[in-house]
Amino acid sequence: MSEGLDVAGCANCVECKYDCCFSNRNCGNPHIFGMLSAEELHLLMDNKRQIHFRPGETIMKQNTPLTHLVCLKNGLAKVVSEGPKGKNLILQIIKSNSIFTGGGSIVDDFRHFTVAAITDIDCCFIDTSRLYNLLTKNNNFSIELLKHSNTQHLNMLSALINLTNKYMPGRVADTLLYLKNNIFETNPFNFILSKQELADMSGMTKESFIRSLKEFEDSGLIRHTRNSIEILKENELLEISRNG
Amino acid sequence: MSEGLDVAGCANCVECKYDCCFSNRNCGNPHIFGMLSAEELHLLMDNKRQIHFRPGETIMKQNTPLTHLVCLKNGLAKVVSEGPKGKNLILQIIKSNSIFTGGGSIVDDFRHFTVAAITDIDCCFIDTSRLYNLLTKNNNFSIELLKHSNTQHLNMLSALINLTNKYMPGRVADTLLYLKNNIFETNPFNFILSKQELADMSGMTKESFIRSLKEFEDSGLIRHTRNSIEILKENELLEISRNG
DNA sequence: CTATTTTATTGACATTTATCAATTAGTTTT
DNA sequence: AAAACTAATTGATAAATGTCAATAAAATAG
Repeated sequence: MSEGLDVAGCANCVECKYDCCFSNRNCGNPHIFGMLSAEELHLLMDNKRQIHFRPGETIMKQNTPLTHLVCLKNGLAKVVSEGPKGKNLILQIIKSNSIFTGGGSIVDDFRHFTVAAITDIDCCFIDTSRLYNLLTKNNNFSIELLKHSNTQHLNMLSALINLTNKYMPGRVADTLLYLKNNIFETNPFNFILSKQELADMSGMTKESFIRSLKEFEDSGLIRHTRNSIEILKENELLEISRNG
Repeated sequence: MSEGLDVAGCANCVECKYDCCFSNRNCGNPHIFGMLSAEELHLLMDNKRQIHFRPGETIMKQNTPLTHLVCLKNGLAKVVSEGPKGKNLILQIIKSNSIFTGGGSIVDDFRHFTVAAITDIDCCFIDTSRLYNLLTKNNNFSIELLKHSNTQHLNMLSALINLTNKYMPGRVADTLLYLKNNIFETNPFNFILSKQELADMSGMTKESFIRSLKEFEDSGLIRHTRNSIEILKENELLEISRNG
């Protein structure tokens, strides 16, 4: 389709050296790396490594030095804040063609959360030193990263508000709607997440999550089997989410 | 002291046209605007207005368009997320010489929280369009803003973890330590905050906050009068904060 | 295909936290 | 200084949520 359009990157070009960090550089959505020239891309990704992870494997670990950022080529990952006493909070699910660092880049260069594979994953690791180097050279790139950072910031704010201001049913509704509309984008959606993980996304114990889910099912808002949930009355779920 | 060193900004120079946005451009701490040349400063602050607010006044309101950012010259302000049903959460206290936008800059250009004056405040408003313009011109400036954004991001993360993973005593301990060590930097510290506001910082009702505070006092961890709190056993408070 | 382990579910109960109402203390107005 | 208002405190109670233990269902290993 776009063969030869840009030697540096297009997902449709099989030989593309840097494909793991692009979805559709020439084919649609803008992307942070779309700000870079072929030469700059080379500077950034020259020595990158593409790596496969199995479900459950840790991709980056909280409290380790932030030496690389990661581009997720395909698969799903979870961003987990590991609290003391084994209390985990899943902050976000990451989809294909996303960039993540583990927080703290440019600030303290430590990872502030853990990222673990949910499905099989292909991703690549890029030196942060190369990234920082590029930041000083390409202004549009810096601005895109700033936008990315601010977006993450807003997502975090919204998570904070949802988790802090809402009772359990509202939080469960949030989780279900997030999975359907932002992550899986089908209905019903099959998930590979355990009830414990769903609970960790909702800031509650698995027992509480299960009970809340059951109430939704009893009220006919959803239907759910072991690994799939169908949302039957999205408007009512939205209402529950809004009312907290 | 530093007269004439830089025509564009030094807090010690009374005539300085842009003083409201600097603490110590030539006199110490680096600062985001320290990245700018005199000319660029002019571009940014040419038409800025300095404004005074009384305690309690709203400086920027959640859900309004983000047309200006604000530099706080002196005084204290609170960053509030206004939830539905009047549930407020104070995310942060802002001190002198800080910049804030209300979230959402470059992303959706809406304010995602309200900022209100706690004390008397002098601050100035700067066009975001001018800011964006400068972003494309001065790379170091973009990078500093990126750093600023990432720092805010980490602060938000830490607030999220504290509010989500801890029981009330841990959250109250967090609030007290934050006020002593980050905001007032004295012990005992006098505060102008109502018990309702302290509760809003801790994600609980004022009654719960008061009860928790009383337990600390009964255990000899703190001493408190109407408008001041003295922390007597910081280590034990830290312990309570850590154990959640 | 059975045994073993892990995950999901349910129930009883304890703990945490919010709500509501009443009272007290402090501030401001007159 | 009394009156009127607002903020702080206390107590009783209800609601929300977590904990623990028991069981059931599913996945995995042998």
